[in-house]
Amino acid sequence: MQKVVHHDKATPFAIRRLSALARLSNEDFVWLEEAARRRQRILPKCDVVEAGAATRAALLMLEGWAYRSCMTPDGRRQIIQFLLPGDVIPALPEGLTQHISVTAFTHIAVCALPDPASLPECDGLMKAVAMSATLDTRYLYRQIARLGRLDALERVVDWLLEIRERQKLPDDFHDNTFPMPLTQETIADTLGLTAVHVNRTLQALRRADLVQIGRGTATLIDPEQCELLVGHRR
Amino acid sequence: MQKVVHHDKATPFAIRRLSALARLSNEDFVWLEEAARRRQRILPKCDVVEAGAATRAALLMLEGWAYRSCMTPDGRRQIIQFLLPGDVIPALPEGLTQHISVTAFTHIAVCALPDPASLPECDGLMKAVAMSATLDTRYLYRQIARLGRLDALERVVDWLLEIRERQKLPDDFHDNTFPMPLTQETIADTLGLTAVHVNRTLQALRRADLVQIGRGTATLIDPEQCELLVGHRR
DNA sequence: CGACAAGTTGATGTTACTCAAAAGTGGTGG
DNA sequence: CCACCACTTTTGAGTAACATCAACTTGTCG
Repeated sequence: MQKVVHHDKATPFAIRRLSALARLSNEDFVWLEEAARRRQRILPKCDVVEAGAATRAALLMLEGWAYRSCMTPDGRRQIIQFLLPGDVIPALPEGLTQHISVTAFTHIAVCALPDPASLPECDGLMKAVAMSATLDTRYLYRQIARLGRLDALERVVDWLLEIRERQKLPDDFHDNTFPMPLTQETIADTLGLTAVHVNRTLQALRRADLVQIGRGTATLIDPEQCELLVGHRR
Repeated sequence: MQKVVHHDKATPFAIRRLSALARLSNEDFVWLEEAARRRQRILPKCDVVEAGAATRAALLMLEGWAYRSCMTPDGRRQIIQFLLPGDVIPALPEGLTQHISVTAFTHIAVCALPDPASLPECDGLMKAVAMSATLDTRYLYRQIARLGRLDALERVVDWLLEIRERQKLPDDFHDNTFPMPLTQETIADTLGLTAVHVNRTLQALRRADLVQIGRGTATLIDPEQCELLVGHRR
């Protein structure tokens, strides 16, 4: 008889998030709990994946904030996406490595994911990883639309909505306050703006009683209004 | 004894492009040639994937130009990426469908790709499809960096370099003239600019003897100079 | 030839960038 | 506990890049 894995509040957030993407078997849970125990910690500002390096195994984000970014030769930085607990950092085949790196922003913890071929019994886990990849792609699309067609105010609001969504479990209560440990300069490099302009934009949102930001957390005071705001400039 | 598939100039460009991504077996080639014969044609401005629709099978682009795009509620359009011959349009799982669609720009031809489970003998093909997906992701990263951190001139140049690269086979001679059937408005919606500004930017590039654009083709007169230009604003 | 789409031009407006400096914040060691 | 440091946030003034609007020209195709 199989041991039933009771996955409650004690289960790491990252694992609960993964399990929302596909039906996980007990084997999957056992494997994940085990992986979580032998997790690898990485310090802020350290690279998880160095630019130009190939990586054999995919990684699962267990804790903290990391980001994928690239630099122009003259020093401009663009943050491509954030990697939050439950996100998968795909393996990179040899020969496709670019000048793009993944860096820890806070303290983070990751663990290697099994190779699909080597662990055929973890089918649910592989499904979840595949699901995570398509979800990831959707967020890349959204980031492109944000940078290409939204103005500064809309970009900040749309991005905050995404960050909130990505930190919520499907069965969570409607919580409008969520962790947001970034500096304004980091936000600027994400949204294709300058730190100064991000600052002024956040002030405008504060004055409009839409958003509260500070000391590591953000609050969407009026999420419905925020959603309406995005894409309705005219 | 297996029939040896001689893949020469007569082989469709899309198939040669796929075969550059992974070593394809004769079974793979046979399957692809067969698929190319029962290809599906789609007219310009028609949707390949409608917004909000799930698709069971991945599609392979065989001919023409298509694009993935989304609209803001007030009518701004952002083109997320172009889909060229040899590109794979991944299947979309139920429940993850967003307001994002794939539309034919020119006449295009596509064919459905086999489900990995149903065609275990086409291993090389599946590898190529996976490779195509990671390559695709790199181009999404590049598009994000382009929109977030490059100015109008750099965006146009960097984008032209990408479009040239994606239409070249690895073993092609260095050819600086390539098909580019888009209108300036379409380019604008890709690069997050207005059609007017794209027009002026193209003129600047023409005046600088860097780029020639017209009647469905583009020419990079000085590709080395173009590469140097991107990311060196300071 | 005529109609419609695409490309071009000029004038004006607005958003966001740049530069520079001040004020606030948190952490460290004496 | 305070002084100091580095980093972050905030503020102001001037500027550059790109958008907007509107007209005009060119090209394309039936």
